[in-house]
Amino acid sequence: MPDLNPTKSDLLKVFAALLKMYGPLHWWPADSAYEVAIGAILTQNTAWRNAEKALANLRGAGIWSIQDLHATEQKDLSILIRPSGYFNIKARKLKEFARVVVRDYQGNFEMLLKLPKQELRAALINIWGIGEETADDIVLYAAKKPSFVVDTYTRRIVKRLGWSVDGNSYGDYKHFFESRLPADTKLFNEYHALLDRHGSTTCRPQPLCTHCTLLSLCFTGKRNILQTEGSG
DNA sequence: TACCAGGTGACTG
DNA sequence: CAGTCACATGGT
Repeated sequence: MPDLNPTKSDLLKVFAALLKMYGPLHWWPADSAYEVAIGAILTQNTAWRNAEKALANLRGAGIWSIQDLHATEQKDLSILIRPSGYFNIKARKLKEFARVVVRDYQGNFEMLLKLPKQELRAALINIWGIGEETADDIVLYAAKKPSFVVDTYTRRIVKRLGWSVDGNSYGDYKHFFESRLPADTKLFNEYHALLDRHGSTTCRPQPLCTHCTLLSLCFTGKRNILQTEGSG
């Protein structure tokens, strides 16, 4: 791989190309900040459509609010959220989330969201079952504070573009974007949504480079096309 | 049919 | 600190 050190301008070129291709996408697909949080937990390493089924099951059972989650047995929650996968683990995560919001914020999720960005992020990560990505999902899409979200797609696309990130941790990728882009909620919101769409439709594990809108900007894409054409 | 999907925590060397 | 594993359903 090359060792490209892209500038803000390069990142914005990719953003513009993706926006022209797919956007605007208006993430997060949820009716409320609270639903963003519950959905973020349920979609961990899981297709969104499966998380949606779990959300619908909770709603259909009338088990929705923090108080509802707090009052429901973990094993009963696990039955309802079964379609989201990892249902035993995720039921425990929902219980932990509800327990902390009840304990520290009087069961008022909005109160938690009002914390300053870094305090909010730290408070979320401190909850068992909420890691860096889920915390950033909630900070960005529920609290609407500029915190760049890194996921599987983000890492894959960055690597294929040939962009050189200093390190391989979640924080290294996050810093890569945040150090080059203005801390703008709308920009971070749309950028992550677009990377997600691109990763799921085009920059897949087996990439569809021939009709990729980022081809001219992508080391891997150009290399793949050359190999396909047999020009070495 | 394997593989993959909007991760996280526990455990190990 | 980096690598490995369990956790699990549903779509292609």
